Amino acid sequence: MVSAGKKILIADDEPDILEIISYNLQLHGYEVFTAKDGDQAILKAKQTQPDLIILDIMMPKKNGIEVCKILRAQPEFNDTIIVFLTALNDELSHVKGLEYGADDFISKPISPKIMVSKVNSFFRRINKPETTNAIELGDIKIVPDEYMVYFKDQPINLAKKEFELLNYLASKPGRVFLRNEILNRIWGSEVIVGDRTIDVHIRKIRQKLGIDCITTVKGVGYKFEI
Amino acid sequence: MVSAGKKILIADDEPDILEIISYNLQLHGYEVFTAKDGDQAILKAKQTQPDLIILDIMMPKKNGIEVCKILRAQPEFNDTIIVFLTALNDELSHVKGLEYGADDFISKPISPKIMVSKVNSFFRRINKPETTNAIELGDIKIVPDEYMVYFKDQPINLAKKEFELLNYLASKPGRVFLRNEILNRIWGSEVIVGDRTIDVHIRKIRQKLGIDCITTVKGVGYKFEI
DNA sequence: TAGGGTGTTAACAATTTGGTAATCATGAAT
DNA sequence: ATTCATGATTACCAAATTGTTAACACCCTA
Repeated sequence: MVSAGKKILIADDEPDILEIISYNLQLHGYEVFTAKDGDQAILKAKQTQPDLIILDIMMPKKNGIEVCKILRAQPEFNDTIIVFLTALNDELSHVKGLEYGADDFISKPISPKIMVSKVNSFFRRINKPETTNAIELGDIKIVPDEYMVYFKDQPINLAKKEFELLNYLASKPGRVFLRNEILNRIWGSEVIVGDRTIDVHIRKIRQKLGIDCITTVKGVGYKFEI
Repeated sequence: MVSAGKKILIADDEPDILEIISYNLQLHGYEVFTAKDGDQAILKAKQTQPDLIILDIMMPKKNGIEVCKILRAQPEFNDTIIVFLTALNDELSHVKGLEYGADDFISKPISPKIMVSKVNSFFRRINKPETTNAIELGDIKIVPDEYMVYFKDQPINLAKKEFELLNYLASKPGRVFLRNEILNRIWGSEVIVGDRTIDVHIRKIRQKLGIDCITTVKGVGYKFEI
């Protein structure tokens, strides 16, 4: 099994769903933890440090989106994959979820078989593009090896922090990165910088690139999109 | 012996294999270190800075793929050859291994004789392009054989360190080399030199070449481009 | 042992950068 | 319409980083 040993936390208020899913994931070599409401999800997440967290949106105590927002604000969950369980066609939840730093969605109802294959694919996705390769989206090419960005093949010179910030945002196009996440990742969790620092860097990137590829999500963070 | 003095690290949890292989490699002039699990492999790799690392895939503590992934994430192991020992026909390991930056595979069971000849061939493969091939980019020609650089066919005399530095940067045009990478490669990991040493050498190269082919990436390193 | 080439360092200059404060713009809420 | 919260913008300054120069030590070779 490719992803054996990975830890998964599932939070849902329906015991049946919890049991079926966790049983099937365990069969495939995953270590599974469960939570039946939002508060418990946060607690167990801290205790077990899972690689993947599956959150039902509708839960008692705290709903999935709140949980996600809280977890994403902490550096230790920077690289944790967070996905939401949503009712089919619940567009609103999808939008809200992405804004709060979710990596993907799984629509209910869901068969155990599909669930397992989805989970497998999450880990495959995470493992692969970790390190080196260039990101190319539309007319924009980001080449970490060269610390260089190209717009329509025109090289654009970004300073170190600017480049790192853009590269981070572009690592998951469409996904919103919370201001906290950005601070943790680009500045490090110990460093303390002022509120406006991110804005200023975003501005410099926008200015140098000349095109609008970074979208502001008010009260939340920023995302990269073409 | 072509590759005498090269350092090799072997990690395998079976003492017999470890002993037979290391004995035979030592006979052929290699300096051999061993590790019996993944954690020890990482530790010894850092201590001994081997030129070649042979990793059994199935090991306690950390398996070979994990070890490879961790080592490859560090610049000092950029140029280290990493090969896996795998069970015959273990396709999955092959695929995963290559993804994490393995250079090749050796299938078990293996005879000492074949092992030695394989190891020799690794070093032959690696040694060659370093010494023989001339790099030609635009008006600049770099000929490692002669320790000489030509600009529009005019020979330019660079000192040894200057030449090695230029040659290293030019080995991957466009790619940024971190100051640390440069130090490790040109000065070696044990040597400690001052902050300004690289700059001074860069300056001498720029001065002698007369053209601007080395770009500074502030806070990161240097890169060669035409 | 004198001299040229080489590698390193130290000191200072020049440059880039990253961060902040002050101010302005915008949109949502009252 | 006014207020409040949030982000955008701008200009400025301090710190970090690199460039430059000169001096020194070292090793060959003559």
